[in-house]
Amino acid sequence: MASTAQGARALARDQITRDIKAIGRQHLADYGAAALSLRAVARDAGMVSSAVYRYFPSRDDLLTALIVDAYDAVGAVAEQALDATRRRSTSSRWVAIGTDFLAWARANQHEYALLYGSPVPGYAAPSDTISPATRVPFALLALLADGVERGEIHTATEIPTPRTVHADFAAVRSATAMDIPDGVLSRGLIAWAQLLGTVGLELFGHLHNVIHDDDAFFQLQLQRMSTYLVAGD
Amino acid sequence: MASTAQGARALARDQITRDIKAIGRQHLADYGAAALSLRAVARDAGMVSSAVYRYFPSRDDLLTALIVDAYDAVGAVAEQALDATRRRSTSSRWVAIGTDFLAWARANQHEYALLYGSPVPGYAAPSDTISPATRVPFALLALLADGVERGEIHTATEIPTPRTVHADFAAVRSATAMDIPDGVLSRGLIAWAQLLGTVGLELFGHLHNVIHDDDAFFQLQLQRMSTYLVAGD
DNA sequence: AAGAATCGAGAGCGGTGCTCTTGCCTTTGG
DNA sequence: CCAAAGGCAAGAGCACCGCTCTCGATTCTT
Repeated sequence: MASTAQGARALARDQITRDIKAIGRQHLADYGAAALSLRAVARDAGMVSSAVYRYFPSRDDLLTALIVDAYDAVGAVAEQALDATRRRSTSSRWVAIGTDFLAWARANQHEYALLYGSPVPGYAAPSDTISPATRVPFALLALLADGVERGEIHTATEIPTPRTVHADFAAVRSATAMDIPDGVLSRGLIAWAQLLGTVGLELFGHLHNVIHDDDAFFQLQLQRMSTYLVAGD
Repeated sequence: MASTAQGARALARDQITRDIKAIGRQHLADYGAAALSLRAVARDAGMVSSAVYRYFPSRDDLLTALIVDAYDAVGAVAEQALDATRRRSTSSRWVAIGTDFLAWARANQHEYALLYGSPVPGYAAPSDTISPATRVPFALLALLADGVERGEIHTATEIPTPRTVHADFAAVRSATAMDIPDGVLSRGLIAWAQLLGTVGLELFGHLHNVIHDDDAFFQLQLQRMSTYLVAGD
């Protein structure tokens, strides 16, 4: 009847898997990735630690599942911001996406640190994570492509793109089917890096005792960056 | 006789403290911060774990000492690059500092992640770390001040600085005794965030399978950023 | 030289990830 | 419809972790 019309056993398995992930997400939000303990999650789930291994082969697998969910969550935020600002200028859309991105990062600090901070040592991102990880960059690329098509983004540039980098940029164009010139891609990656850098600076406390009005500062920097993004060079 | 002319006991203590730190630094470089184990360090140092606690009250205290050293090391790199490029243009000095910064980050990935990636959960940076942590930003500020004084950095800007941010920028000016206008400080923080963001993107693997010639890409982005930094808006 | 402070070693506590075995119970196949 | 097969929770156990405490031995101080 339901889409996943399996036996009662399979349904219970799905439910318990969801429960474990939910508790894990809570622990992640509360204590951070390094403190994510399978035993503690098991205790909160009311089962013994070895039972959890029936659902997640290792602690890292649970962590991976949470990472995938987090990438999807922040990706949805970016896509939603992109959609909701269809009729606005490219630069103001960039500011909107950046603002929502920061808001998500603030509300989910440990998740943000897990996605964009230093990777957990000894932990190699499995291939399951790469697809959801591209959602935010993909939304930004879509914004750039749209801005170019609308003629809102200056495409001329005086700074030449090295041959090897041009090849990589060309690969991005063909992989995404978006016609974004080298210079715009370069500026877009600058703006993306600046966004990650600024969010990191604030979240990780490097602006403590330096910047006090975080919101005003972030808006200023975002506005500046969006101007650079569309006006170029 | 020597500057630290203490008893044999104190000398031995200093030596052992240095040994522990050296082994800890090696473990940090090899396995990362999360895997830094006092017991493993003790084994490598040829003593029992409890003995290490005579020198470092906790694992986090050892980590803090390593963090301070790392901040000093990368700070020295930035200052050295600043010194060595005295006669070059401001924009090319920025590129030089950024290049050396990346080189240090590549050669000391785990240390870099510790300093500029996500902070270790449950670990609050003690006040000992804030002074060495400012060496790199301070070097960048010195570059900006020098560039302004030389007239190489455009100081005009069309983007207004919010009142609260202006106050913070004024505090930076008085604290550093450097006369850097709001617009230049704002652009400088953009460039600093962009640098951290780009280094993070490369080091943490987010450009994997996207950018293949990391060096060319980084140079391109640095050059672009330095142009923006001096030319403004 | 006597007392005080420091040190290395060892045992021990509670925590971690993970494995293996043991029964129970659901699901499946004849 | 009943028996074999497989998934399941539980418990014990291993090796590791941070950290504490005690106990002698050594060194420094007075």
